[in-house]
Amino acid sequence: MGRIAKFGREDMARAALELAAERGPQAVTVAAIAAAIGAPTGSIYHRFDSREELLAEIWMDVVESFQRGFIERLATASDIDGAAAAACFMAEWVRGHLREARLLLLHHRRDFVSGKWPPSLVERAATLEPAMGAALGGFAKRAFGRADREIIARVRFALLDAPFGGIKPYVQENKAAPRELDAMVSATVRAVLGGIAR
Amino acid sequence: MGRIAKFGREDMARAALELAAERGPQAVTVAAIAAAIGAPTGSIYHRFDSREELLAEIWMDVVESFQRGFIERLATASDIDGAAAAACFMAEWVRGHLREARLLLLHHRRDFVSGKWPPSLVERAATLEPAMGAALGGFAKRAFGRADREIIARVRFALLDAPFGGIKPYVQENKAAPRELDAMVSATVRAVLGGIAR
DNA sequence: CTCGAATTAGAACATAAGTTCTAGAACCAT
DNA sequence: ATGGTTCTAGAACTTATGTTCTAATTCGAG
Repeated sequence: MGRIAKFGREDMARAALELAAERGPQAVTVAAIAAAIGAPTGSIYHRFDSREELLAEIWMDVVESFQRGFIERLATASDIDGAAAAACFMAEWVRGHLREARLLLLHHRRDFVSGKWPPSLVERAATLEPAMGAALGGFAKRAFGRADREIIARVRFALLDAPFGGIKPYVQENKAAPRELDAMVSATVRAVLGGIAR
Repeated sequence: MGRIAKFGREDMARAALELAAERGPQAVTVAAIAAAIGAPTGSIYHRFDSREELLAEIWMDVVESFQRGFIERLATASDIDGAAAAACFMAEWVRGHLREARLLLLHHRRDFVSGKWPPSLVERAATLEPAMGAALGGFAKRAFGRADREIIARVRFALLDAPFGGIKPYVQENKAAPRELDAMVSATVRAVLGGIAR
């Protein structure tokens, strides 16, 4: 029933992701997306209510993709070695998802979801922070027997923030993180989490 | 000769910095700057050739301000302890310059200088990377007797990238970095630079 | 005091980009 | 075939924003 669609949500989202990764979120105009897939601008609005919704969706997809992998890796960790492996996950993920990494590491949520969210995304977004908090807390409990604020701060620094800082310069130059970074990240994990009593 | 000016470059730059820090670069419209200081929009153009030039200038001011302090601190360092002190500089700087920090740590150069630079700024910009490279290289030479690519990578990670990663989440929430971060940053420095033979 | 220059003041203009609208085409069920 | 539906196609509309323009104002110099 109805004419067959030439342009789907996926095509548009993919084009938008490429534009955002290569030239930044402000380059993701409706006209640019349309041009990238050879569609008229109006067709975008047959698939998305607004540019906002499209951008929010690609952002959420990327965040979920990373977080799912990271949490999965962390779930099997219960000691410093496991933590080091989880800390290296970001660098590995970047090697396989450079475009997505450029969204996640080089920009803000605000650049993609700057106003009213589509309700479906509100739901997805609401689970993100709790899920990450639970994953970090669970690891802390397994590895150190407790998950107080100070331990969580250390774990977050060692497993997420410091690796992010190390990786960002490479992503910015459109390169994957080099292997030698893994050694530095692991050393950081051992130094920051090593002294914690069980 | 001529009417006395009510609005100077400084007023405009300060207003723009505040806007950028609080609501992001895209909120720094010419109209918003003018409104913030109670000036007509046209007056902005008596002081700056374009919005571009204004944004580029505040960006460059902030980068130079940070880099000057960091390099000064690093210049007195010649061992691991000095390195740890330099690594903590960013967190200290953020405590005293939260607005500036939000520009430097939360955004890209691209958001502020997205095209043709005013010639005066090209000159200032050209010295930034060399100066930072020289500072890091100088420290490496003093502390380890050499400054090859691998050492420099470690120093940059320990003194700049990892601290940046640790600080960013706090700046994002408009908070200064807590003291406990300094301990983690120092531990990172010792772990990453500690094993290097002299 | 008058003239010229720099500035305020704010309207006017130009452009870019998101969104909506109108036509027409393609498809399916009846 | 026909009608309803979903899409393409792209023009038209709207709004936001950078920039320029015109007029009035205020200052110092001669």
